[in-house]
Amino acid sequence: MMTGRAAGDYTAPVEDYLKVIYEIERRGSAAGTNDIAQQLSIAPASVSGMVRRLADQGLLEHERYRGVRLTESGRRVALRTIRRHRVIEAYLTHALGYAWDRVHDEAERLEHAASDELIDRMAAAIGEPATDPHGAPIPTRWGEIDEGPHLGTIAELVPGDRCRVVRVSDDDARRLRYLGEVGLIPGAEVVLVSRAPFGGPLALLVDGVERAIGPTLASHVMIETSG
Amino acid sequence: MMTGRAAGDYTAPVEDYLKVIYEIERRGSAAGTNDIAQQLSIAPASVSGMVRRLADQGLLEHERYRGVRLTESGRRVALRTIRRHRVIEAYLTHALGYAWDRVHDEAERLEHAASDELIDRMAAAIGEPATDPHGAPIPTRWGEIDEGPHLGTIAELVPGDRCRVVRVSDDDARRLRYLGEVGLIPGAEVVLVSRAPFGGPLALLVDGVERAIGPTLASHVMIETSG
DNA sequence: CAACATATTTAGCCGCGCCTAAAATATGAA
DNA sequence: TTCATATTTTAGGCGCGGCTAAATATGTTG
Repeated sequence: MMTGRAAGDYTAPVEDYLKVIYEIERRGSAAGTNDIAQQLSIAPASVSGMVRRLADQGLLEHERYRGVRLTESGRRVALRTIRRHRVIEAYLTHALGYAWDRVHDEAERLEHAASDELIDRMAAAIGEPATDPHGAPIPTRWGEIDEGPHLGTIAELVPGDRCRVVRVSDDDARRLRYLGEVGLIPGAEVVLVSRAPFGGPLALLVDGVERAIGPTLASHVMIETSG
Repeated sequence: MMTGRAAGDYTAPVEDYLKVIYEIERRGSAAGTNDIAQQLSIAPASVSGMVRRLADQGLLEHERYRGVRLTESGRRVALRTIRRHRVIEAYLTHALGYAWDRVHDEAERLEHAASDELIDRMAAAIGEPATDPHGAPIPTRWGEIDEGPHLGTIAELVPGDRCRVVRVSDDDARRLRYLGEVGLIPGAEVVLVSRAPFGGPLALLVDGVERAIGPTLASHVMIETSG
């Protein structure tokens, strides 16, 4: 019967810790107990205990009161989990007709249960995409990832700027849903028409269609400027 | 982040207990602590504790020292888990090219993580099959299952009998692999040519090809007699 | 009916991953 | 430099789902 996880695997909580630590490190900041706790929606005190276990397993290094850093081994596990997550997201949208705002939660559970073989078969079945539906790069099966250059967001444009949406934050289904409704999906062409003062709305042309969005939302849409 | 299980769900161990209890009951026998423990590869003492928790949750009834019986509620959960398992198995073979002896372990893990929506989409994508790759019936999304009449096995045939393979045991990958090699898959036409005495081999015609198998293997191939 | 074999349960334990409350440490401002 | 505040860790606890060893119930058999 064997209810275990995929071969050679870590527990789901362990994979989740490593994933969020990887993301925090990627943002530049050192991963502190508090950040980790917040990302995982658990109490900071709980993180201390787990961090110790992860350090014991050689997945990260921990300097008391100073934070945490992934080891090479921890990074590998994190990237494998991220690959699983993103391949699953891509597969669900391309092969099974999922809306892009419904894939995150499903992937969040499946990423801990899928074998490497399944992930590779899924990726092959949809043509080995380079990114997930939100534009996030998919690590290769060898743990390489092309994080690309640091991306700006629509919030940082000045009127007249033209750009292309590369990626959007995927951590809020309602936001994703709305972004989809206004056409702000990876690949969309955007021109900032004007920006109202005092945190007011931004007027955009999204693939030629006029739209107005708030600055917070705009900061979740990552772009590359296109001429 | 939320590493939980699918919405409104039970833990993976709980689903596994209910599944094996369902199967034991289906075989006719009352589900005793020992049977359950053996099916789950855990110590009998561990079963006692879990059985109490399951009874507290109203998933089964427990008569001390006498065994266990699923309640209607427990049966529903068991059948939903079995549906998940079998739909996943069918999907992996039909949509992703899995060999039929590799799907069981994968399904064993995914069945606890997949949402109802995913299962239904998978089933739809492959045309709502009635059985899994091993011939086991797939419960409907409403918890109905057609267990069909009690099936005989090749082991019970007498020379000259002709039959069709309906279903094979799926709990041993090596056995499955071998059954596939000799063509004993659901749908195959089989004639028992002769049977050696003292537990010796059975000579078969499998879709016209001569084969010899042992009686134990034969007892894992379920059939319906066809004229 | 007594004695034994077998099945089941209880008792007591452990690790995981979470919790709250309290103590320790670091940091920035007065 | 010292103190207030924020962060982190420790202490102690809990439920789950396993374990082993020991006790107890069942039922079979001489």
